[in-house]
Amino acid sequence: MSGVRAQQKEKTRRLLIDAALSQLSAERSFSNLSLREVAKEAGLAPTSFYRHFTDMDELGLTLVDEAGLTLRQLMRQARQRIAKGGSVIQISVETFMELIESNGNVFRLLLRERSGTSAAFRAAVIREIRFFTMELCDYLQQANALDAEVAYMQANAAVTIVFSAGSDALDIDDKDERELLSKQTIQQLRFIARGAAELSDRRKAAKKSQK
Amino acid sequence: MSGVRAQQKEKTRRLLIDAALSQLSAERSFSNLSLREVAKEAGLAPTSFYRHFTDMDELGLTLVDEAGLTLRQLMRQARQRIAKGGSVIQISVETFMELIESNGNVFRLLLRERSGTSAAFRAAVIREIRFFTMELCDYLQQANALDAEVAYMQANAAVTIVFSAGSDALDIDDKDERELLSKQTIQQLRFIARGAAELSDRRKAAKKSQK
DNA sequence: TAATACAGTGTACGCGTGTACGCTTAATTG
DNA sequence: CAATTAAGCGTACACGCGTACACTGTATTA
Repeated sequence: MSGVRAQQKEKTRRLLIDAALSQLSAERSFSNLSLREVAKEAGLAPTSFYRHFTDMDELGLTLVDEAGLTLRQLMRQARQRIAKGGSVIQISVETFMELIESNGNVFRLLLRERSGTSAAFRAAVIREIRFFTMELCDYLQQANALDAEVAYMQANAAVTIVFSAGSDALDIDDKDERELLSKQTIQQLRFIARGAAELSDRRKAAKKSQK
Repeated sequence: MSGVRAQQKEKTRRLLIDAALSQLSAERSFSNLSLREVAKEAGLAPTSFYRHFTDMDELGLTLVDEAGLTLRQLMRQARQRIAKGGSVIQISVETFMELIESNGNVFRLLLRERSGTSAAFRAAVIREIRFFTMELCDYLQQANALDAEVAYMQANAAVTIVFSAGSDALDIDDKDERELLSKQTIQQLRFIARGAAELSDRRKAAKKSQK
């Protein structure tokens, strides 16, 4: 039941996925990648593509799924590092920046398709980012004992800032400049954390005095 | 010297620009707009396009320029409203959201080309956004007497948050939901403002005690 | 072992693309 | 008024695209 055939099929499917992923770059987005190019890179005849995906769109959604997976791995890695002690914000930003350096194209895929022309893609990307945001939200709420709504707004703002910084980092070659960007990003996240903590406190005080 | 001919040429040039602009939408980005389509929409033969632009890229850069102009108009309008009194942050966000509702496609152009595949486009968009950020930075520095570096980080974070909210707003039809988004954005900007003010104060205190 | 299912191939088609080239026609120039 | 300039047009070309269709060879099934 393992199936030599099914195994082979899965293998070529991966070949297609990897081919698409490997063709992404600063000057090449998924949406201007053609079915023929991907098939060729994978070493297949164009028409063989259809044995695995009905559409380039279907392949694209698979790619977005994989990118979401990468995002979750990032989260896990950051958590592990944080457990060993140190500034939460600093470790998170540094971990994120490492991801961007090693997986630039995956990250680019998310950034581009988030504002792309396919509603399905946009929805898929937004879903992944929301998931990421929610996980951060839970963490903030627990770790800092924040008001739920405040925690959400902080998580949301933080993710926005970090993703934007990541996008900028993709266009920076100079190492010192990247470091500067990281430092600024960390500072910006601290702004947000400070403002959020304060609002949360004020809300708690208001609730108490009402009782 | 006014030139009936030159005037006519300028008119058709605008026809092309407007044609391109009018074809932009949620499901149509500039980069998947063809020269022929634009020419057709403008009521011209495909080859006539070349009398005005060497390239679709050249047209695109012109569009980005126009978008930058729109951004500057926005700034001016917000300033006027602020002068009449009210919460600076609230008025700014509301003004921005109005722009997005009336000029969604112009805004989409900026968002998309910022992470697009053409280095020239990316540079042009980043330039416009930086200009916008710097103007806000000057304002913050003056109005709130902030440390220069802190003002920059605040301006940068604020623009990031507002643009991201704008991007989200483009996908929201429901009016109540938009209002909620606006409120959250305002709150997030206040987080940042609070954090920035505090850091600026701390820096000033440090400088004084050194003297 | 014979029949079947199916991954992968090769050919062929119509379509939309960018653009080279020569033409027309009217404003500009001398 | 004659010569020139230049905006806009029409034709024509090669190209890459998605995909329909009929095929081959091999793992799976009965």
